[in-house]
Amino acid sequence: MRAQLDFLLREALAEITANHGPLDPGDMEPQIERTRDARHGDFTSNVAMRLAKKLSLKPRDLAADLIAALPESPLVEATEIAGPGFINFRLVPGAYQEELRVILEDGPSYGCSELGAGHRIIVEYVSANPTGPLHVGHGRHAAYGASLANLLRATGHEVHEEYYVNDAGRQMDILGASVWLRYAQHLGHELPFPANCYQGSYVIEIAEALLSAHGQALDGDLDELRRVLADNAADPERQLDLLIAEIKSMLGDKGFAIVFDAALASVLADIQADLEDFGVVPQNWYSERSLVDGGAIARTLELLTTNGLLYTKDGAKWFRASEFGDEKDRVVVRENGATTYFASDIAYHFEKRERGFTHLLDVLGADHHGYIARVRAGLQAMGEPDDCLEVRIVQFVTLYRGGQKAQMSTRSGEYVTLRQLRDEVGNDAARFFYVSRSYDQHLDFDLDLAKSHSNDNPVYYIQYAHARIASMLSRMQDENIAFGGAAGADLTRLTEDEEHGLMVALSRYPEQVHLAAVNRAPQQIAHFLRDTAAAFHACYNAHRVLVDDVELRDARVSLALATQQVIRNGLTLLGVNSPSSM
RNA sequence: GCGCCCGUAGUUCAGCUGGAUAGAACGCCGGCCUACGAAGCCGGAAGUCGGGAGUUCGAAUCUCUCCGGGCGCGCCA
Repeated sequence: MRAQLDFLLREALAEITANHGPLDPGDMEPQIERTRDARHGDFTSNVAMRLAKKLSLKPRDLAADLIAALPESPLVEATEIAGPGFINFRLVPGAYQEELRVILEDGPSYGCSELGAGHRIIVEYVSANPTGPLHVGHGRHAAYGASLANLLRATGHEVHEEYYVNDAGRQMDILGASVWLRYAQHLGHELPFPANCYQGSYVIEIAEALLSAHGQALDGDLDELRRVLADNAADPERQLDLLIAEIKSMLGDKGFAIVFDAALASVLADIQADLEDFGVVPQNWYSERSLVDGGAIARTLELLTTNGLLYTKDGAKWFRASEFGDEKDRVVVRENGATTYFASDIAYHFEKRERGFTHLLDVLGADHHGYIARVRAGLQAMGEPDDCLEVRIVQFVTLYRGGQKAQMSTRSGEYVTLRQLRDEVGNDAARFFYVSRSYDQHLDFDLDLAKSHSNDNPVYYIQYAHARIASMLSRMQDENIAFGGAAGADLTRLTEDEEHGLMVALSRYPEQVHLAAVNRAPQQIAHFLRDTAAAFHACYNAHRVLVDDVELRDARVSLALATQQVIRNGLTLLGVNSPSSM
């Protein structure tokens, strides 16, 4: 609907500006918006005010010229100039009624567009280290990333969702060491369990599984290990590194790999199942280790070396990130010969480009914002355009329990898992709540409130609208009330204010999907659905649908069906169910 | 100290990339069930858009500055 008006205005603009010489392409983009006040008509444009100065005209005069140049349209009943130079459009009464037919014909695809046609976009999100179960912070990333991917798909992008599995590196070694210590304790060894090892109960469960699968095969002589623990108690992080080294030398590479792989497989399976239950299913789980094993990191470093972008200092290899806009150079190979996480990330992002994705979209946590400049620098150094990478930083979730801020540390094991949250408030409420706030806003999640007042969650309000319609339809079945179909219905019978309000709300949906995709803002869909449900409830409460007047009834049933369709489409984008009863 | 994000009703948040009188929800006050689901509807009170300056026809939105909060600034990942 807005697209049609946009087209009209472009035509008029082209005609007016034809003899004014070239303008910026941006100036040729008319801005058409919904009016906030019905007295200003249905749509409005401020284009005359924006361009008046450039064309040396008064805004109202330019507006008059534009109106005169507007092509005829069956949609527009009247245009008028208002205020300092707004062009207001009033639509014919039938415009919104016709839109109902469009909704019902398009069905699940109503609101979709081809905005992103030709774009291959890879969306990476969650990507939590597989060192423990997902917590409520990860849940926000999952809900946001999945909804964003849905929005991009709905707007015609080719979308690939991916979870980057950090299955290499120190954190994973710490998990392996933690599991082995629990395993040794199960064998009866008296051993301390350092505070900076993973404390969660899942570590013990993995150790128990290890015990039943391998018996005492992974046992060893612990004298040296006890000495390492005792001698380095003053420096816990150093103690931890030495502990890992000792366990590795005691078990050998193969033995440690058994422990490590068991821990990884168990945690990863848990994460995958958790996300799947949450309706979040990435197309690919990309292993960091595969980058190492496949030689991608080596090739990346080689290329950087060839281009003279690496140098050696203090025994480490540094990448000249500062030459590409980063604030300082970064280490890619440590003094001990190990490549850094950053080296993996350059290789990983470069590899995404090699897989043919035109646009790389990373959804990262607030603690990663310092990372954007260096990854972008890495991509540029590899010869990629700097605008191929887009990073969205999702702000933290602060969890409150009993009015107190809850801790969320994976290592300490003191955190609320996503699974616990889902059990307590349900998937639908959780998905909706997570995306109903803008991603760049801090999110306060009060667990007690979510539990005790879960019926106040707006998701129920929206689902209730859907269920009410479903209930009415089944009543029609039961009572053999016929429906002649929307195609032949006389929709001009929809004359009540509340009906008009609801039709206007529904017609906004395609614009909302478009905007939400462009702005990476699924919360706009959430708010739209809330407003639409409100318009429905108001209408349903004021006017009975199943009246004896067959024409009126068919028109109102058509409106109800269209409402149900739009709500279902919107909720689907957010990964929320549309129940027929609740 | 430097960088990124944020500051809107009592509370939690929207605000369509600069538009016309800043909107919801929760909470509070008052009404509506012998008709399609009251998980609903209708009405009311509630604001110095953190403070100040600037840009222009027009600012919650852009710029600067101050105040306040969050997160970063590793040869961790």
